[in-house]
Amino acid sequence: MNINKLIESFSNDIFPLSEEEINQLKSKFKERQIKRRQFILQEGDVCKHYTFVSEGCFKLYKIDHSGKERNLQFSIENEWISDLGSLYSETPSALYIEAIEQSTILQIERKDLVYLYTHFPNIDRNFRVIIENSFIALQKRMFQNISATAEERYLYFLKTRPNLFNRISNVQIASYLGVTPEFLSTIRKKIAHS
Amino acid sequence: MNINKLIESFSNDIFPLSEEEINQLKSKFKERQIKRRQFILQEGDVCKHYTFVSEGCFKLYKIDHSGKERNLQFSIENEWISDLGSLYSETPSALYIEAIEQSTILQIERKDLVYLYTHFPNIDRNFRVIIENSFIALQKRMFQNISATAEERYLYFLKTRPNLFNRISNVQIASYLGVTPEFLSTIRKKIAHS
DNA sequence: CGCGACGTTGATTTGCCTCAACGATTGTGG
DNA sequence: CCACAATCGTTGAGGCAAATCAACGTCGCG
Repeated sequence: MNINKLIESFSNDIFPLSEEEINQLKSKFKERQIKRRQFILQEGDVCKHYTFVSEGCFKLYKIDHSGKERNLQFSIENEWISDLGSLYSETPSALYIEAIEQSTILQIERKDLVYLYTHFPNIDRNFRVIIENSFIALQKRMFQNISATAEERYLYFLKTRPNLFNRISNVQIASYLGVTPEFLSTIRKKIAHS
Repeated sequence: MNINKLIESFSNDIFPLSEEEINQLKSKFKERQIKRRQFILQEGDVCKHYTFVSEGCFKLYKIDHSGKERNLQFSIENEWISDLGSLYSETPSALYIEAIEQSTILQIERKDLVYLYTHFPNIDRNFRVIIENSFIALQKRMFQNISATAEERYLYFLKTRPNLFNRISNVQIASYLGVTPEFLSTIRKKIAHS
């Protein structure tokens, strides 16, 4: 069962879940199959779910003023993806979430999530830990972006996401790093020759 | 009392605090006066506190490989500042937190914070909301960094932190934007003449 | 099979950095 | 309280990092 992956990813040693909490999670999360190139969120729509990726890979991106996709995040199996701002404020999102591969996800609706937050402190706590870790990782990436060259950012990406670079195209990686695909190509050439 | 600012910043409409929770917060947070240029965290030290700024202004930065300070965050009154990674994992920090102005802060120690998380779900929840909002803001800033020019990033900074640009030097702002002070100067000149 | 996305290369342009210099402001110790 | 040092904001010359634009062969997919 895919839900077990979610339970396992929650059950760090610090805040183990009770039987009751596990059953609640099982009853509130719905499984969906998502095809490659299918969207689970599009600009203008309100984000309705918090999504756990049990199989596959997604990108979260925004269209910039020149019409180009800019990847803010990739999420693979056992990772989460959502537009938190849109989800909580129930306002239209500016983001897209699109499957890069055939994927299996588990989704919880806003109202069920709020119910779990309110009645099951351990679940709330586990979501706090998840977002804290996401914040820490994003802050490190931000440091790279204000201090490092594109080449250093690419090497940092390879190091921190070792299971990702061989699954997605260089076009996607370039968009994530904030460089053009052409320049990423010259970076890769330079690294290979050294 | 400065602690009331903290209580107020917690008491959003969604998860109001009980009397008991307010008293717990009052008993666990300690007030400190911090002089301009004084550090409350230095590289190599373990971050011991979660800090609420009730008066003043701090910068959180890291030294890059060329020896330059790179500002990751500013926090002014009613905002939080900490190195979450170091605080929770109890490992040495790579960051500095330094007062830009004479400041008053309220600090809670790790063990007291964990105690509050465990026994007072509403407090845990409020910290979840704080970090979620920080994550959302950081993700927006990241979008700017991978898609916009330095001039656009500067205008975005002026818009999103309107109370900040007239309190801190352009050197600090340049470090936050990821440009040199010289280039920020040419940006400012260009904006003024248009 | 044919079309579109991909990865790559090269020529040119541009955004931003480096280094050096300057007056104005701030701060600090004597 | 003054003198000196340090930091700040700015300007300019020159250089490098990365973007733009154009082109081309390859591959996967419909």
